[in-house]
Amino acid sequence: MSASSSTRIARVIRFLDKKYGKINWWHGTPDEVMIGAILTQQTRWENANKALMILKQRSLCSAHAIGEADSMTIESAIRCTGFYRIKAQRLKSLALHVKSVYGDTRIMAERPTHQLRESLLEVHGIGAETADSILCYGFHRQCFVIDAYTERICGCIGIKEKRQALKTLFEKVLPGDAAVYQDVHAHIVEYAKEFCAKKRCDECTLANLNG
DNA sequence: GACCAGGTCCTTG
DNA sequence: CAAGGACATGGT
Repeated sequence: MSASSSTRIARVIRFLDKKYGKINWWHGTPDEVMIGAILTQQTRWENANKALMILKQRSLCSAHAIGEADSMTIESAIRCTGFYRIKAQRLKSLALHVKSVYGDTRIMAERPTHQLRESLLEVHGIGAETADSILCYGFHRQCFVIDAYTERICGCIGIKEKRQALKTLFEKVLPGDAAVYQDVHAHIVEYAKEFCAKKRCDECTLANLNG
């Protein structure tokens, strides 16, 4: 007799919280998080972060600066993240969107979560995961991020649903606190990188968690 | 050299 | 709707 999906997820969350505790995983201004979220698509965070540093050094780490810079300049700064041409375009699209819809990034913070999410999804190159990362880590909203690792971890405990369904499940289980959303997702990624790397979960023991 | 990395978009069947 | 390919550098 196995427990419900919600119960199993709650157990994993508690287990990981005990294991890792509170961690300061991804912080930054909304501009930095938006840019970083695009740079880290299908890319290790270390490389995305390296590009983020270069952008900062060159005063290009803001939606406004990206909007002003030419594409070649952006491409050369973010080359180490891979997919640099398409990512430069995505950053440009984001900058244009911020400018034309909001005028300034600060105005975005005044919008309700759902509206902001729909708006971000209009940007060519921002999909569900990138939008949710921006909302969760950049704007501190109660918006849970489902990425490849989360999907993998859920598979380990026998929950094989689509990403939207997983997101709904987690948001039902989690309390109303954005900081908790951030920590839980961070815990999952850290655990998965350690025990479910290379698309394998050989050392993952999450399936055996009991009450 | 092979394989993978905190996705997204486009095209096919 | 599912599956496959493109995008590209860097680490193991």
